[in-house]
Amino acid sequence: MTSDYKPGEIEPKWQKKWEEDGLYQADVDESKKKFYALTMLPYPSGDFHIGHWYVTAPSDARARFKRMQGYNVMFPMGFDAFGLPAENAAIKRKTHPQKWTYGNIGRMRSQLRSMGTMIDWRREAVSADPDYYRWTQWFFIQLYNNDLAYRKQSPVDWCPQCNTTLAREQVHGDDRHCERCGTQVIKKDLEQWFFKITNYADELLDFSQIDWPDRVKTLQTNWIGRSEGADVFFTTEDGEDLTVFTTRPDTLWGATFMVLAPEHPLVENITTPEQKQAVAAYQKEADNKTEIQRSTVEKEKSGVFTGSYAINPVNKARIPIWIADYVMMGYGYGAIMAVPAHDERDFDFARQFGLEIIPVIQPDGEQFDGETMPEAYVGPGSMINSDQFNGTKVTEQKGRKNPGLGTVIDWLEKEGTGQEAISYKLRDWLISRQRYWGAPIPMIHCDTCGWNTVPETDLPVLLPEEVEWLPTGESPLKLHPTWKDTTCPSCGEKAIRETDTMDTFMCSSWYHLRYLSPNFDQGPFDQKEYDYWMPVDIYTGGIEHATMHLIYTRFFHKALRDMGITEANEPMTQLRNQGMVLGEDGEKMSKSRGNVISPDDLVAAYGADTVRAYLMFFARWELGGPWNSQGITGTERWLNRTWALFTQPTKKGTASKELIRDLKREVHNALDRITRDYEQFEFNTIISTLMELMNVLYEAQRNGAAGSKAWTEILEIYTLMMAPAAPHISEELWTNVLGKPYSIHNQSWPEVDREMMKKDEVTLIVQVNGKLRDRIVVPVDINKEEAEKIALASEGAALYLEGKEVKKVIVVPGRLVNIVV
RNA sequence: GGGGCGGUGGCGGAAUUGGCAGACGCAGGGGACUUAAAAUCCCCCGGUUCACACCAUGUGGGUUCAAGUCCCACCCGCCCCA
Repeated sequence: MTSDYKPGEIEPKWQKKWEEDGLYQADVDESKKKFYALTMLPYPSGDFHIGHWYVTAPSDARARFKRMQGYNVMFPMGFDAFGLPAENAAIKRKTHPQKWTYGNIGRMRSQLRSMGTMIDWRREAVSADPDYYRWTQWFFIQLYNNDLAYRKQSPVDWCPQCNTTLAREQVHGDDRHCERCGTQVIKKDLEQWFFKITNYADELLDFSQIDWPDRVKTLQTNWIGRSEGADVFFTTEDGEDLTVFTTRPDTLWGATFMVLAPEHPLVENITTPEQKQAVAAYQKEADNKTEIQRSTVEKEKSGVFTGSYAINPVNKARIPIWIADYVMMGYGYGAIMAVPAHDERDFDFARQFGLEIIPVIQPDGEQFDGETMPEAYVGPGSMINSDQFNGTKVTEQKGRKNPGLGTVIDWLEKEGTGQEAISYKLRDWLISRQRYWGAPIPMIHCDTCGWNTVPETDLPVLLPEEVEWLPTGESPLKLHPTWKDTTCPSCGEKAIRETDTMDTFMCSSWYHLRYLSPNFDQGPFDQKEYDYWMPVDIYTGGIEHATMHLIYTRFFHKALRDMGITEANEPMTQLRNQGMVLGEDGEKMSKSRGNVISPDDLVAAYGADTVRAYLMFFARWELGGPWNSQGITGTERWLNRTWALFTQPTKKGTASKELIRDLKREVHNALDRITRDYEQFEFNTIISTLMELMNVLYEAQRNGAAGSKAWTEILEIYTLMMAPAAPHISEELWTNVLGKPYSIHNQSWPEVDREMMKKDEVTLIVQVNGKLRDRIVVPVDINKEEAEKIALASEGAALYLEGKEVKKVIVVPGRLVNIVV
């Protein structure tokens, strides 16, 4: 039989058959080990782009590999369907976000099918379906009832022209203007809903139960930003309490001024009449800056004196209180004690405004002078200018373990002027969005009863479909004439619904649980499915979610555990991140740059197997890199050659025993490598190993290896090895060319035969002073003495040994001999 | 601003973790087949050199019999978050 390789014919054929046969349906089966392979669900913002393929295709290949290893593998897919882009598209195209979103989902489903994935479509979940967000709302209620959801004032970006709140991505430029009208955005305080993720800060720092990349663990650790130190109780001259957090209580004697965040509530009270104007002007200026702009270390410091003074509790020093935008309200208490001698930013500030600098830590052999120090000293040393603590050693250790800090904290606690404290950068999760296209927050407000949850029997709180799309940016839920009117579940009087919707990260915090039983209506998931499938065994997706989604979902899972809804401490035991596919110009792909690669075009031109294999081959998966459209011809040729090798008529050859033995060794070596590479997510070398083996097979065929029984066995193993990467061609070759029973995807992964891998002979490397001088083929089990003898006698080495004294000979068994002269 | 990742031929990348640097592929060169082209097949392909050989893994040091790999300092590029 001979014909050309026609992926356009075989791929749809097998996709259809696999789906009809339910080949990849994964059901609870206690007799088999389970494997839950999860890939981050896509946002349906349009068509599937090459980046989606880059995470999905190799993840699918690995899930298939695990399946062949005998695991009961679940590989589900769904869509993160709520969110702002749909709302923007709705305004722009004068359509409904639902229509736009579900249209995109329909196209993306067929694209995923064209890839030949082993997705079990019965398990699909779409976060914008009422059956889904019913349970998102249910989770909100559980969090609220367990005191993990609360309401407080928080600033939002507000466009005074459009009279609406803006999402972060709608604020543009350094001057922070509204994307719609260009007006400068201001901050406005609104009552909003929060989740108490900070309750879990310490537990989230513990990664001991999960195999996640160090990068992600570091990013999360820094995001949580745990600092050990002390709260110190200052007072103003007028007797107002003013507590600050500091990581350096040992430097309290060097505090020469205080700085409050411009928005600190105390500022109004303490500002003296003559400073009022300057302070108000400064506050307004600070309002227009982002936190990044404010926290930049190198920029010129700005600030204004309030006119008031504070009393340092340790030495009763009277120190001026300033406001400056480098102090943020959200961190600590929004107030700091400034120790210019030992803090970089305080130092810059003091120099700029001529404030006093008193060194209180000094390393041996140094003599600091506040007038002349060129920069802040942040290293270890001994305390000076600090009354009874002079001479106490301060190391670089954090927290109480540092002898200097420990001693001072003990004393503060005894005096009642301070106490040990831990501060976090992590803030509670703001989940309110003043938007339409999200899950409505299931809360009702009544003037007499206050806030009440929507009764569970009334869930889901459906989004009204008839809404007006005014290009104001204001939420149509607010503008809807009747939707928000309801009755109080507690007293039955007239009440108002919450018109905010939930952050979409709330929807994606639990989608892996909805996949377990997407049609279950007695709860968010079926306990039987949970007990079998959870936790997720491998989670793949982009590094950009390291601190948002991946922290939220861990928090969410721990909160569910504490509410008795789930058991596990962590939702996903293993995480791996892929890199990014860049355009051919090395830039990020974007429509405006015109460097976008369409996977559909590639599939039409080369077939899905070639595209899948090339995505695995062209770069290191965790790094990604620029696309090269010429390179794909390499994988195309590989599959063509594979097809030809299997289908071209060959004469039965007369192969030597050695040739067959060598071939078997090559096959088992490749199998060993590919098995290891799949385990380690090294997809590029899986394909290169298969290519290498293909070249070996061609050469062996020329040398007469074809036609024998051993040859057929070798082809079978080869086909099995390429099945996860190129599922369609493998199925065709297995079923219709080799005539083996359908389906290759129900076969077991071949066993590595270590005996087969063994060699009789190896090439011994002979070096003189580390330089290669000869290669000699020797028996594999040659002993040290023998190897040394052969090396010393070798022709190549002889030239360099003449007249030299051999000082030392190093023998690495089976590898090399290095002669030192 | 903070954090992270990386730097190996013209290009993407290998190198079983300290032991033959450049596997596999792209591009390029040569040849076979063909009226011709495409496809396919075979050979060559880091630099200097006729060659022997020497030099080469961002730069400079160090450790070692042996360094792309380990240590120190520096330079450059990219990415992420806010």
